[in-house]
Amino acid sequence: SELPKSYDPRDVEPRWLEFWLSHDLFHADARAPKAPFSITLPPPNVTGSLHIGHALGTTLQDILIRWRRMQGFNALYMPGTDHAGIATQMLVERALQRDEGKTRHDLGRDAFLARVWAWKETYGDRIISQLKRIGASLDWERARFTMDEGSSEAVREAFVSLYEQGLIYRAHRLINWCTDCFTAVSDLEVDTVEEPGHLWEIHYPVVGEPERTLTVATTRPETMLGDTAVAVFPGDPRHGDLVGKRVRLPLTDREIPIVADDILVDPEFGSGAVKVTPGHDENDFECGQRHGLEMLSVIDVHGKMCDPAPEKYRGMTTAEARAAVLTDLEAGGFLGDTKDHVVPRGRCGRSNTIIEPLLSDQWFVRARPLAEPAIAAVKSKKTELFPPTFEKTYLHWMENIRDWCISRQLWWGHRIPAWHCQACGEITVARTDPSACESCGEARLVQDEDVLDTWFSSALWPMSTLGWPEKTTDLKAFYPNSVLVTGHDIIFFWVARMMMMGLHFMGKVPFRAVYFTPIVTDENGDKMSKVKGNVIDPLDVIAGASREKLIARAEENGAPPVAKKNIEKYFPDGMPPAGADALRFSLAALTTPSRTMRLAMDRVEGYRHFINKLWNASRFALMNLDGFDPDRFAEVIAGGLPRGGSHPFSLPDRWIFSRLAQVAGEVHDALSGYRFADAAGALYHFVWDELCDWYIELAKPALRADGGDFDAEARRFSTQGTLATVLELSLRLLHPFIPFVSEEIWHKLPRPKALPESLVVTLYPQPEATWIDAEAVQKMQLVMD
RNA sequence: AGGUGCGUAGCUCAGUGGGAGAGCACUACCUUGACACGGUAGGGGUCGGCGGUUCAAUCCCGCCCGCACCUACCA
Repeated sequence: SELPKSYDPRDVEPRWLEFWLSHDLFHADARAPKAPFSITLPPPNVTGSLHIGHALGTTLQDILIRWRRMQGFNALYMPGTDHAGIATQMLVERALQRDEGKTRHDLGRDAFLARVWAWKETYGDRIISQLKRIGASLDWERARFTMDEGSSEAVREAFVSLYEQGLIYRAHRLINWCTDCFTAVSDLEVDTVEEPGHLWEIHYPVVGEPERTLTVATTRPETMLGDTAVAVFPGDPRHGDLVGKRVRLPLTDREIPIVADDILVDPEFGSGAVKVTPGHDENDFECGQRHGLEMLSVIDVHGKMCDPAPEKYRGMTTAEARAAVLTDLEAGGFLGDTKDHVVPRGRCGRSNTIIEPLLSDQWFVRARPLAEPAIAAVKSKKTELFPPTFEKTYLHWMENIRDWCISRQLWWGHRIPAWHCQACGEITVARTDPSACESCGEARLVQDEDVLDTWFSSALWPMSTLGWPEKTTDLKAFYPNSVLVTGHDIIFFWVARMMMMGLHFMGKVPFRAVYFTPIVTDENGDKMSKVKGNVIDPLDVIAGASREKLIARAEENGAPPVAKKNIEKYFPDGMPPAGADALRFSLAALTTPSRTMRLAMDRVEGYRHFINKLWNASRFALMNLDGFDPDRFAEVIAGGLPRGGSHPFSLPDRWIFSRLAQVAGEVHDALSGYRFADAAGALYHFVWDELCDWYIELAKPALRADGGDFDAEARRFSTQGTLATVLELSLRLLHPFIPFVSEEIWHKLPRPKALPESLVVTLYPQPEATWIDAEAVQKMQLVMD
């Protein structure tokens, strides 16, 4: 059957996907007597849809998995999705507001959660089907969810035992509060950006010295209402004598002490005196602890001024209060110079709202004891990081780690397994819901309202997906994972925390290696974002999209007008359908040890051409393999390539076999070192520059020799065999990169009967030592020169 | 402020202590029985700048300039 003149992936790819799934080729049995190789898919957000970053990570993971599977490993590619606490809850809340004009509080906790679960059922599997579309050979029957029963049990076990070990505690502390998300967030979720602002000087009258004031400088004058001290540098001649005295806090009726603090105060900066607001500033909080200062909260969870602030200002937003305070200070003659000043400001990584540091009761993980083994494991290469430069990043963060605030004032997530006694106030933390306070025996218990940070369950993911805390066969077989493939943007959020939890609970690292993929950017080098409208949807690359469709999608996502211009500039004719294979090969070929990757569409087109080239080389082979017996040929070369005799292998035959063996070695070495671009490049150049440009051209005369002549027949046989065999083996080598087209061609090619039903489970070619033929390579080089 | 990375052909990017590369784009020719999603031949780069080490530097070291990212408690 002759192949069409050019390759069209559109009907081919879905067909093979169906074949693989229906033949159960991706399932890993933990009891199989094979060496394990395991990768866990970083669980995508349950409400998410596939973006190019997923496509990259998944492609690289799948290349490794398919490669090892073909090598005979018991390869497990573990799928699952993440409940993504804040993100999902906000999405559902927005829909609720839009469609019914209601808030979650209108529904109540249980009814709202029912809505979220319903949402999850409706949209939760979208990304799963998209992952299938790009060929990810995940073991779907194992698919997990971070809030399923098993994961919830793991979360509970981890929380309770960490609490029992004193590694989780509850404390009244200064935390990062997002007034928009209405929850505490961890340090990692706060983005500090420098913004233009002002530095105001305020004169605080010194008590008992009518003529004297102490001048402080601040970028947030409204917080002065919560000041509980002024700090000066010890021994500063300007105001050293004031330590121990008091100032009167303007606009209030309070007097506050003057303290000496060499950590908070830099004598070189401003007036050398600092107002201290322990309730709303991290540094001031620590200073307050050092001096036993009172801690006042004058800003509430809504971001408005509240009670200890004078009545006049209560209910104002911080911005309103700032204006009012400045006006009043000015009127009272307390205001000094004002200067422009760049201020670092914390913004919520999700809502971009200004983060208010507030005093609050929250749960924390004591991080330092958990970090120690995680540091040692990387230093000793129990877990190896690729590219190695990320070791520094990892170690620096780990060595300076701070406690992790894990409680969130949300509803969607793992409820904290802690019960507050209504009688004595003590807290009971337990593996099973308690019926009585473990301190006083009281039966009236109320469970903590808060849920855990999404990343808490993610931190347990490599264990919980394999059955932990049960001691399962899966856990024994597939933990530690062989490698984690993820973006370096979540090295702290996720990688570091999996290391800590894995080492703590399993006593072993969660994965033997981490490969950090580049972050995909657009043509301008900007990180892709829906808001910016510069997102490339991998499904558009695969299936094609008109310019109009691309623009419509960007507008749907609320992208700015510039997005439309960029689409018109970079995609005037839309995107041609490239197919999943071309996308996969491009992503692999572009993956170098760099922090970012620009997905250049002309590269994708180039690799689409490559696939077409492979297709046509195969087409040529099929047109010239009439009467070829692959089993007989396999016998002939079983003990190496015969020289002379009744099967004369020509110089090009010996050369291409030799090159194939060498390339198999190169691919093996490259993939072993996570050098995806090198592996893809070696295959690209072998197929195009050597197999197509030279071998096929040189084979033509032998293939077309007329029958009758014994020598011609023999040459024809060995040429057919070489062509068919080298092509067949090339398809195997290529399969992890381009699974669909390789499978399609492979099934049309004559091949030995003993081979399996699918390339997925066919042995990956090894660098066959008996095929290496230095003399042939050298002579062919002369021919080519 | 500190840290990390980057700066190589028009564009996007590999790479190495001794010969400077790939894809796309560009030029000329070629509708050749696998493929015009192709073939053949070609043009194009003081490898950011200045010093240093070396017999030899695009590569190693120092400084400078530009860009990106990360971390951070300077009021």
